Amino acid sequence: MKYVNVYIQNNIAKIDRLYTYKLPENMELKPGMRVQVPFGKGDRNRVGLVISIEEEYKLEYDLKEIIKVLDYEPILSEDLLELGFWMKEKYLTKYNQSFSPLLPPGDIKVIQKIAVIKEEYVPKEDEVAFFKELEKNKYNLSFVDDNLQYGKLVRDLINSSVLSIEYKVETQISAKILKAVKLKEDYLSRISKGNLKLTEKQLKVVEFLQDKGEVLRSELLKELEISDSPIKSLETKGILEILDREIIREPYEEVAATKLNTLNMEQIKAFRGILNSKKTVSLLHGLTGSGKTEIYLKVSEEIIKEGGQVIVLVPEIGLTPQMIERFMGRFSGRVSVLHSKLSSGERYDQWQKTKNGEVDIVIGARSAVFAPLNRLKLIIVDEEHDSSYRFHNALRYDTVEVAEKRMELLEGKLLLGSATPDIITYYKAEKGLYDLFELKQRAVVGARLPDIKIVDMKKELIKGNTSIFSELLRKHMAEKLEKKEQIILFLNRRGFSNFVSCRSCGHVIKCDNCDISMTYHKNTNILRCHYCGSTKKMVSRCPECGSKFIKQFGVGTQQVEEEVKRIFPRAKVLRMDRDTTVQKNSYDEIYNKVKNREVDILIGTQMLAKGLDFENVTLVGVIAADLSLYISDYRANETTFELLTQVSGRAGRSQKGGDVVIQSYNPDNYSIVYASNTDYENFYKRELKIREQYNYPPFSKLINVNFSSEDERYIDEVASDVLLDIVKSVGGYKLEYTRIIRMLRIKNIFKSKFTLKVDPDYIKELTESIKGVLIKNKDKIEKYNIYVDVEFI
DNA sequence: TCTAGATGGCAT
DNA sequence: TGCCATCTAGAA
Repeated sequence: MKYVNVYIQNNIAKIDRLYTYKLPENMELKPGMRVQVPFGKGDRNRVGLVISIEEEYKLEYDLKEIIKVLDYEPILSEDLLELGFWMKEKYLTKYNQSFSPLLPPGDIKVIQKIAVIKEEYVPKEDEVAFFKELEKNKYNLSFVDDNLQYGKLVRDLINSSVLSIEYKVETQISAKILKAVKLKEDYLSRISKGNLKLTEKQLKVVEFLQDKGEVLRSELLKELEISDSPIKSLETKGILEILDREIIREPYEEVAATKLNTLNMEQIKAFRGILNSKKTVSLLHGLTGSGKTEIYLKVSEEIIKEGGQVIVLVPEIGLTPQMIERFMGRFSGRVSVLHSKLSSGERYDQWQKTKNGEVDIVIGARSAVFAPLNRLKLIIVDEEHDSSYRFHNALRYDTVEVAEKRMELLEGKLLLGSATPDIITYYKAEKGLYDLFELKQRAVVGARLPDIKIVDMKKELIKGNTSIFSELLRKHMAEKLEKKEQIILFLNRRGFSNFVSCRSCGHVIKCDNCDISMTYHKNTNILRCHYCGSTKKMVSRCPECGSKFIKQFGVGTQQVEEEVKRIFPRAKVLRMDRDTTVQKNSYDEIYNKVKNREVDILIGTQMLAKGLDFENVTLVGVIAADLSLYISDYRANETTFELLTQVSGRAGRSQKGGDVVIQSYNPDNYSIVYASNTDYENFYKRELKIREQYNYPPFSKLINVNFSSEDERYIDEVASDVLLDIVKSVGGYKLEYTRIIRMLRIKNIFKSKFTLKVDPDYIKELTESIKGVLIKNKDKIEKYNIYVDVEFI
């Protein structure tokens, strides 16, 4: 007798584990196949994924049997299964968190029971109603479940072999549904008959709809800058109706073939080096515009020639159209693009195509690292420093680490590319763990580096200029508008939090222990460090210079937009941020508008920093370079350097050259200065020293242990028990830890956390300890309904 | 999360 | 005693 361990997809912490079933003697099964199993008290049918098959079963438990095998071939290859286990161990996640991303898109647990009727069967008189119903439901038997009479009839029909049941596993393809708004046909008569008085806003809505007919609700809200309530009240008055509209997403179009570019000497050296490297990981460090993409293409070509397959990861697929175009052009017909705007159905098709070996290259965002390619030999991670690859709330793994592991398992190569590599990555390359290749020339002959100037905003304030634009930036803007050249204004609000800064001297209130800016909590009027939990009273005067112009900082893109419109009323302005690009194709629209010069000034956040190449953009203005300096994160300087470098790269993509104006209250900050000189090496050296001084990564590894619950009472008690146990269980190595920090309550969920800091060489041991301690405290955690998660940051 | 089965109140 | 609403533990 054999025993099968099965993973059943769900996101309920309480039942997140593997389940063991007996394997019937005559059943053939391999790990990675899906099976149908009885589950729960009612033995409901569920789909499970076979994780492993064992010869013995030791525990006393009355095991159930597997009902049916659903696949002929494993849908998950061995390396992916192993990767799943590896992630689970490394990141201490739930099964669901480490196995779900591996599975085909859609919901594997939905099983349809389809009736198959013997062809020649003629229904008896009392069965006619049932057969009609059956036809109406397209032979799907789900309607029988709540009808006792039919249940008996179905059993009888099965016994007399008239009816047999076919189980169909369907990936749940949920169409994208958005709300649309439309005037009711008789709205005019309703208004006149009911003698209704409409408010100003309601009137605006009616007029808009008279003009446009049917409009998406989100569009209406945005266009008229109103809230939902006028629409709601119009609906209750019976003047308009709100409808569900299905949005159909278009898959990626084919593009024209791109021609081969010849490589310069530097590129050839890197290309050969990467191919011949004996190490799993190569880091390609090259300026923006130094031709990294060309090397990606060449290396991919070689790998494919040898019968391999390639995955290309990009930070956000919608933002890198040029990269995709070039791959599609070069490897026409053999590329699958996992676009974030694909519908689930299209996504599923792409998955199938990949699994069937119909493509050589998969391009996609982070989750494409699990693409089911059978001959995978190369993974390319473009802009490897990008934070979307790294461990965070929604992503319980580090994409680069996973890619490295997968390439180790398959004996392939991982190629990391960036103009501003992650400090940790560069450190590893420097230590010789990765091979390093540098590109220092620009690939396009004649393209000049932009002229970058830093403006001290404190001096502007002394001069009496309280506007958000410095004189220099305003002057440049006027010039470029005159010349009909285009301008990008950038506001790096990434990770924006409420830090407190002095407008006179630029001083920012930082934590005494952590060198990290403190967060202002408005309701309690205190400053708190989100790293160690220590607090300070909010100040009314700057502790540095005594000025009373000290307050929490915050400028929004909307504010910038208003100011631009005020100063340059005739300029055509477009704003691009999360709010304006949620709509389908809105990114492409903005892209095309800028490309066709329908826009003079483009205002936006970090989305602008990535991959936008426009010849006619000759001025980039950074409104407040400081904003990203004070996010409560040890990476603040790194993030600032990255953003400034990337956004500066948007100016002067052609022979026209360009200007960059960086406004800052801290013009001497090293990340700003080095970014303005495009000097990665020196930035790296300086940053590394500081990291060493404060023992931040790469010299340590940080782990957050989070406790959340709807019930406030026991969280801190349990958290401190766990912390104490972890500290007790540590042997032979040094562990730093913070106190227990109470976080802001979000959606009525209370959350507390503590942070552990450990030598990276002992991360495995510490992970094991945490795992052990969590198992030890399991009863307590479950009793008080506390959810624990571990973040490796 | 889902639901079989236990529990207990209440009408008959 | 039967019936239903509500609660609760367990999922292999």
